[in-house]
Amino acid sequence: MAQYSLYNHQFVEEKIYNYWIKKGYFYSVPNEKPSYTIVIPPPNVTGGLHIGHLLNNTIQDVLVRWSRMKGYNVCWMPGTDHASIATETKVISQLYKENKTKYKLGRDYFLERSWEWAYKQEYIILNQLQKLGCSCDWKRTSFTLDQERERSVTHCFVELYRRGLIYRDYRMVNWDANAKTTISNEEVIYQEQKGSLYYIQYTILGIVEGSIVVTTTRPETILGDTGICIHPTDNRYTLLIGKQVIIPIADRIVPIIDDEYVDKSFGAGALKITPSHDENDAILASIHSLDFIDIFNEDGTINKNGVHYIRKDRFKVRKEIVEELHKKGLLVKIETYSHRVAISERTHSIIETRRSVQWFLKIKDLAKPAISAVMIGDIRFHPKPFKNLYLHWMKNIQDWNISRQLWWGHRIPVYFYGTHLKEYVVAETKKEAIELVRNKTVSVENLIQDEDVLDTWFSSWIWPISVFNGIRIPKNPNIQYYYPTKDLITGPDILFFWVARMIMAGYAFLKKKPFDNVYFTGIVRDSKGRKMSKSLGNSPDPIKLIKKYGSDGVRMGLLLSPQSGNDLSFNEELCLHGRNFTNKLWNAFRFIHLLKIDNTIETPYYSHLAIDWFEHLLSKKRNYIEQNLKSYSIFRALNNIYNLIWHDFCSWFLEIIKPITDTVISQFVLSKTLLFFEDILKLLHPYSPYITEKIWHIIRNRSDTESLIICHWPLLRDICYKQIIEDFKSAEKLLISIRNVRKNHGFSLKSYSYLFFDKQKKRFYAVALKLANISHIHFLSEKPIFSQLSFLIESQEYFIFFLLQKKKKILKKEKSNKNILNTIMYFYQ
RNA sequence: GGGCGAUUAGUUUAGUUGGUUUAGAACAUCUGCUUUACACGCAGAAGGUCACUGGUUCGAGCCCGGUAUCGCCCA
Repeated sequence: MAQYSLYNHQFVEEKIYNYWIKKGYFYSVPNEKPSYTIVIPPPNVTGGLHIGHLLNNTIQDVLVRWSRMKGYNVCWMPGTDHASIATETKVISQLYKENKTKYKLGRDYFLERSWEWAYKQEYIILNQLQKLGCSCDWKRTSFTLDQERERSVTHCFVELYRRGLIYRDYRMVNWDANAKTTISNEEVIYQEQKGSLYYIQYTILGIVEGSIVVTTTRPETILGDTGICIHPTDNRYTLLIGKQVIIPIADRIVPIIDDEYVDKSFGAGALKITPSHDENDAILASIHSLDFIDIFNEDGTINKNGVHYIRKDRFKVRKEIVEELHKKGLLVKIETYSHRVAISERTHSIIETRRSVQWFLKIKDLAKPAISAVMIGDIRFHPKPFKNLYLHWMKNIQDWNISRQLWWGHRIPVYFYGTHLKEYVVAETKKEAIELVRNKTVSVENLIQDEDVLDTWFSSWIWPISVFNGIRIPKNPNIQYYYPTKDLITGPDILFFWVARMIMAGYAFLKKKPFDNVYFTGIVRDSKGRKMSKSLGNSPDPIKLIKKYGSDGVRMGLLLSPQSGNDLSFNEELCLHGRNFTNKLWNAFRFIHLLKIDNTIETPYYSHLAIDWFEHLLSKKRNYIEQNLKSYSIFRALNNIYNLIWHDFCSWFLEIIKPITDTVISQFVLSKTLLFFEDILKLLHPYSPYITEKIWHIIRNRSDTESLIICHWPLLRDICYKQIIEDFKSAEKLLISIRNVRKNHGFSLKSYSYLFFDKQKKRFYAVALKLANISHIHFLSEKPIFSQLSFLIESQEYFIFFLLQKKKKILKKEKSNKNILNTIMYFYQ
């Protein structure tokens, strides 16, 4: 027997999962039932899943399984994301180890390598999701770069272009010199770094020995300076307005202008203007009509405008220019200065602000319906505070730079027939492009597709639509049945990248919201409070965890922490608790399974009471749990289930009905117990699917149509009388007090036969007596006159006698054993 | 610099519009138990000036003002 007392998930989980798959419980086709749809936030194919994904997907599976049991036609759409820049970075570094570069290999072979990578990672990710127990409709698996999605993205671009929302323009962009691409504002992270503040002297033309000192953190950018700016009310400099200065090294003559933008108190109070490499400088330059001079190549080296620094790296140039300025006596002083440096989230290289030609999406009009949908509560955020954050961002939204200078991704469907900025056509295929060009009397041979690809988010923003092929065929039966989806479960860190944009896409293409609710999970942190990340290496391997604790254990562990919407601080011990819980349930099952019916046995009174009590408690807790799940209190619902099972069912109910000497029990008690247990399995199933399904099939023979996964969620019942539950609590209190007296005075539970007094009889006393092993109870009208062990519950005094196996210390306290026996005999009469 | 959110036992936290709450859990801790489902367990215990500070109120963890610390987002 002992070897069965430990539940072994390894014998169960894989078989159960295969059973579910074989029976097709996960698959969905449109029918007359109401739909419940979730699209997965597609994990990046950059690598395997981390704990954050486990949390996110467990929550999705809980909602999905719950909804399936509630009778919805459930469809959970799985898939993965090609993650343009992140994957390209991975493949490049893989090639680097082989001493290759993408430029050497060429576009086609590079893409082949990328696909190889993506397929491999996709396989790993989907396998991990399956191990976790996710009940996705695997027949509908998509990839953001597969053929269908590719066509949708292209169609989407062309459509928006035709609506006049896509344009090409010069813009200040964040340039990642390592990846040689622009990245969005959202992909830039800022780090506080110690740097230097340089004071550089510029010679003024027309004034003998006249000069002005300018402050900068980036002396190398003087090569691109096209002006000097001072504050109009700065008395030190007002006479210089309109004069000209010579830029050191570059030897260019530029004007001194004035603008209130300048902070008089910062540094020397004079600002050099490098319009091509600073957002604010660019604004000043356009107001004051200054030139734009770009000084960088794509890879962060200095370009042809850099005099004798051409082709040198930007950081090396900084050092050398400082030296040169020093030699020329133009470097006045250097101060240490700490400032925030922009860094690429993907490659960690320092971002260069650059002016370049990019594709943009006009977003203000697209944002309007997306703002009002959230404002009026048509789309709800959980927890609520994210609503304000969203609205604030959406109201200040900027046009979206959607082009990326990468190869891995959706190639921009733009075909150039000339070198001029406007000489292009936009078409879904080259064939269509050729048609369009024919009308322009230019040569078809010179038609060249844009080398760049689209931002990854430009494919994922239509994900809830494109997975149902609703971009190209908006009236197809799938999109009409499954869209809008019900819930989106995601992390708050991609609220702007993804959630906001999906909402805009929903209204832009289908004039409908993409989902009703957005549930933001907490960010998973380690015990030191650091975000789980691959670069820190602090995220455990999901497969190892599942192997060790079981999928049920890991799922429980992730959701057992009593948090709700805040960050989750994870440590492996949580999974241990999860595993212990599954073991507890397993043993409750073993115990029930052990019981045998004996029709000659009468149901004891205490068992009647226990059944009565548990019936009401179950009904009450079931309603709580339903409420919790409805309000997305996923963690709290589990907490209620956990306590219902461990505390109420195992520690109280089973202990009460447990036969005293044997394993035989009345039919009534066993059948009631089984019914309760089945309800418990149902309530737990969304959280802990494997073990519940396993037990479900052992306790009764079930057909394929009776599996737990598709069985009906316990119905709301209206039989919750508070008084019964309250009364039971007082019996609990009584029992705890008796147990304390026993413990404090050294009477083990085995020492049977005791007496116990009370003023009046109360419901559930029989329960307390059974569990405390009290053999007799007497009711007094007055306090006994003798000295005895006693305790107090809510001003009610209780007296207790222990007859046999008294320990020595008690004997010393009492006058004599005989005395007590006499006293007890008195009450027996 | 602007905005948002926090701060409750050792830890993670609940506390639903101010009143059945002596602030509730879970884990960790301590004590006692091998009691026939479970030591991955059972039974008990201890642990909180609800960050600090003023105010509103008959009554404040909850409402208001200030202080401190932390986190996130945006410049």
